[in-house]
Parts: sequence; structure tokens; C-alpha cells
Amino acid sequence: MKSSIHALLTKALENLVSRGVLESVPAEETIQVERTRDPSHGDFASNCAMMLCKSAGMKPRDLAQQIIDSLPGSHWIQEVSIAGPGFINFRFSSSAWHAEIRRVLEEGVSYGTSHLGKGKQVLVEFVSANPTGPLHVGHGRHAAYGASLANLLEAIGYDVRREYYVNDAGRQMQILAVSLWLRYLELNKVAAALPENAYQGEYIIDIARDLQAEHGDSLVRDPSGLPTVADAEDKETALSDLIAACQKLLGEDTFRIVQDKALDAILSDIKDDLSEFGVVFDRWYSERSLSETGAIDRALEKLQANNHTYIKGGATWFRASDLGDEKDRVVVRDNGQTTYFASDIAYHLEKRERGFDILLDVLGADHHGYIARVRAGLEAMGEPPASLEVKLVQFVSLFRAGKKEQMSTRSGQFVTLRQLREEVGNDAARLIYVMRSNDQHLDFDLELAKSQSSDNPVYYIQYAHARVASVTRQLHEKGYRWDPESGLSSLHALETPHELALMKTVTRYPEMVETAAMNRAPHMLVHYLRDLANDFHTYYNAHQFIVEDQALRDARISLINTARQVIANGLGLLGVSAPDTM
RNA sequence: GCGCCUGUAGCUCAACCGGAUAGAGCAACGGCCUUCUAAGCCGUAGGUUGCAGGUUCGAGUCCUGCCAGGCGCGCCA
Repeated sequence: MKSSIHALLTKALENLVSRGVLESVPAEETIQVERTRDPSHGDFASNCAMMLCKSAGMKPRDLAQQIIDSLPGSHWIQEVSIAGPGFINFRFSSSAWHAEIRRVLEEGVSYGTSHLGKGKQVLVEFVSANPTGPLHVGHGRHAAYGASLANLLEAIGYDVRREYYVNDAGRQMQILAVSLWLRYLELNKVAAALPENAYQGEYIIDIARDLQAEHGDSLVRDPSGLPTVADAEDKETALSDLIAACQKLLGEDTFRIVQDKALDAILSDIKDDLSEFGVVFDRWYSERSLSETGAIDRALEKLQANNHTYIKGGATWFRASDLGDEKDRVVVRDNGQTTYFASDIAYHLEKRERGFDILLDVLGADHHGYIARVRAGLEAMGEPPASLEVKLVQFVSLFRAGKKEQMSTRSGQFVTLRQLREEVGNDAARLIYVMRSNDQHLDFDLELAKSQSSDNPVYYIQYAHARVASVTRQLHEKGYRWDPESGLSSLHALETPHELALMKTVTRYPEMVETAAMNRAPHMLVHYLRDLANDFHTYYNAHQFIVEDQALRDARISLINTARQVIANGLGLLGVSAPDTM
């Protein structure tokens, strides 16, 4: 509906250009059309006269009048007027609303989808948590946000792929391997201290048990010669020494067996967890594979070929500061190993090589330092830096009975995503996670999420859906049958304020999907669905749907079914179920 | 010290690239179940949008400077 006004305005402006009133038709995005907040202003408003008055050398209201005079006729438009400083207000005829309501029922599950993003490929990378332990509640927010965002982008026509970058290389994996092996020694009654800065979590013991079942005591070695971490001044360095000593003691192949055991166990747990949460990925991209496939070498060669590197102190540096980063970055250490950053830009280069137009990364707020350097990397490799789009997700604080819970992965003290899901349910978790803007800290209150009350928006929205289903059941019990065609041709019978309001909210859905997707803001959809549910509940309380008059009954049932359809579609994009009974 | 995010009703938050009178929920108070699910609805009350300037027809939104909170600034990943 919005786009039809947009089209009318564009036509009018073209007419004015041909008559010499305006110099040129402005760019598409400068012609803004918005829903009005106040119904007395009509249904839609445009500020284009105010935007263009300066270049036209006219007063805004005079230009607005000229634009109105140049509008092509349309039987959808009932009234056009000038208001305030120069707004052009449009009011749709009831037949226009009825046509849109018909569309909802005809298009069904695909109502709200569009082709805005057609032909563009987007790679949404999200979660990408280190596979060193189970996902916790913070990762859950990334999962819910990324999945909803990907769904939204898909709904407006983008070709979307979802990817999880698996950090299966590097120091954290080595610490994990050592932690597992020490736990395994424990199970084999060999005394060995687990350093406090190793992974302490209970889940490591479970994996150690598996390792023992598979390998018996064949991986046991005498740990007495290993360095201790506990008394060391610098515990991180001491831990590195311990890693090196373990690698030597076990041998590279055996160490790898232990490490891969930990990786496989944890990764498969993460996969199960996410899949149960309704979050699926097209690909789990191994960091390790980047060096194996030569992607890192390709990236480094590109940097060198474009003269963006230099050698200092035996290391290879990338001149990131030339391209907007705050300092230069090491890509190859003096010991010849490439850095995590080298993998990172190689991964992003590889995404571009696969043909993605938009590289959309969902990252934790603590990663904001990456943006400048990865963009610099892309630019240095000859890729457009703007192709990288980063959405930062702020932290989640978990509250139980008004008390904040502390979390730390290494110490093993955290609430896992799985525990959260079991406690509050997938639906409540998915919705509450995306209810707030991504750059807003989220206070996740467990008691609130569990409460089956109006505090809890998920129930409120689902309840609206269930009520429509319930009305349909009642309808059949009373021996009636809903005739959609009769309902749609009787929509003129719906003229109470509640009915008109619901009609307008329902038909706002396609615009909402578009806005939420373009703003990368699933929370806008949540707020919309709450509004819609509110309009429905209000209507439900004010009027009886199952009435004697067949035309009126069919019209009302048709209308509430469009609300049901839109709620189902919207919740679907958010990964939340739309139950028929509650 | 530098950088990113945040600051809106008692609390948790909205406000669609700057739009018309800043909106919801919770909490508080008062009403609505012999009628399709009361997990609901209606009403009342609640604001100098952290502070001070600036930009313009118009600023919660943009710019500058302060104040407060969170996070980040490794040849870690």
C-alpha cells in the first residue's frame, strides 16, 4: 500500500519536472512515505514537499499543492490534503483496504514476502562461539538474533546463507585438549593438577569418560615431569609451557586425537543445542580449513602484491593504519605462524570469492575492534570494505529472582543455553532474546520468562493466535461454516473503529517486514506483533464474531483470520511457534 | 588516554535513513467473566528524552563539549 503511494508521488514529480516546476526527479529514497501516527492525518503521509521546496524555490505548502494537482487519479485514494508545515496526507478508500485484506488470505504463508533484495547474496555469519564448551545464554541471543535476521532478509528476497565459523585452531583448542587429557588422567587414577586457568567445566569430565571408553588407558603418560602452573608468576605463560610439554610427551598425533575428541564432542553438542533451538546453519566453516585450502596464503599474497605489508622484528605486518584502523597488525608472527587476524581476513576474502555481496557478521559487543581492521583487510585485498556489515550484539545479564547471575566460560560457572531452554522453553527464549534492539544490553529475567502472565509478550501474542483458532472451533461446534469468499465480499460491513484499526494493523505487516529487515532489527517485528495482538484482543472483547447474520459473521471471521495469518507468519520469522490451543 | 555502545515515565524498553501532540508493558489505583479461552479488555495517573550549546521550517534522533554506565584497545583466539 505504501509502495502504491510512492508510485503516485513519483508520477506527480515527473509531471512537475516536465512542466519545469522542478529540475529533476529526486532519488528514490528521498521520497519518503510513512504511516501516520494520528488517524486524523489520514493513512499515509509524505514530507517530500518540505524536502524539495528549497531546490524548487517555493514555499512547502505551495509545492505540496502543485504535487497534489499533478497526482494521477486513483480509485484507491479517497482523499489527499495538505497539513501542518507541508505534509501531504493520503487517505485510502475502504475498497483499498478490502483489497489488501483479500491479499492476506490469498497469499497466506507468503503474505509479507517481497523481492526487494532479489539477486543479492548475503552471508549471515553468527554465533561462531569457540568450541571449547557448551553454549551459554549470551550465545543464545546471538543465535536468536542471527536466525531471525536471516529469516527477515530471506523474506524480502535476498539469497541468504547461514554460517558458523568454527575456531578449531589455535591456543584455546590446545588449552581444551590439555584440560581434557588431565581429566582423563584423573579418571585413570593418575594424579595431575588441573590449572585454574584451564577449562574447569564438568562437561570435560564427561568427554574424558568417553575418551577412556574409546582408548582405555592407552593415552596415559607419566605427568610427573610436566611444569606446574599453580606457583607460576605468569600463569598464562606457564599454561603455554604446559601445553608445549604435553604435546611433546604425547606426540603430535596423540595430542591431536585428544584435541579432536574434545572438538568433536563439544561441536556436536553445540549443533544439537542450536538445532533444537530452531537455529540451523548451511555450513560450519572450519578455521583450520583456511590454511589447508590455501586461503590464508592467498590472502597474504594479495596483501603483499598490493604492497600493504612490511617486515619488522621478524614478523610480517599489515599496514592497517593506512586504511582506517588505529594501528598496524601482525599477520605472520616471528615464529612463522599466521595470526588469528590472518585467518579472519582470509575467511572474509573467501566469502567474497564465493560471490556474496553482503558479508553480514553478527558479533559480540566486545569484538567491535575487529570491524576497522577486517574492513581494512578487505580493502587492501581489493574488495569493497562496505561489503562487510557488522551487527554487534550487546551482552545478556541473567536475573534470577532479581539477582544477577555471574558467568565465566573457563571457570565453568555459567548457565547454558540448554538449561535456559529447558527452564523457560524455546518460544519464550527466542522471543525475549530478540525483543530488545541488538545494541541494547539485555536483562533476561528467568522468572518473568517463565511466568504465564501478561508480563510475558510471547504468551500475549500466541494467545491471540490461539483465540482465533478457538473461535474457528466454536464456529464448527455451533454448526456454522466460514465462507471466505462471502466474508471478503462483505468486508464493507466492518466499520467499527476496532475493525478498521485491526484491518490497518494487519495490512501494515509487509512494510514491517521490510523495515525490520532493512534496519536489521527483528525487535521491530516483535513490537509490531504485540500491537497487532493488542488490536485483536481489543476487538475480541468488544464484539462477538459468531453472530446470526451470515455476511457479517463471515466478514468478521475473515478479518480475524488475516490477523491469525500475519501472527503466524511473523512468529515464524522469529522462530516462535503459533499454537492453536494454549 | 583513545575507540565502540548506552542514557527516554518509579522499573524494563519503543519511537522505521530528522517529522505533526514522545508511545507500550510492568508496578499503582478504579472498573469488566450466565455470551467465541479473564494467559484477556477498558479507564486513571505517570516526562525539562543525562547536562550545556549548535545545525534548520522541524531534533529523543545530526554536530561539539561535558557527566554517568558497559565493553574494547596483544606477535591471545
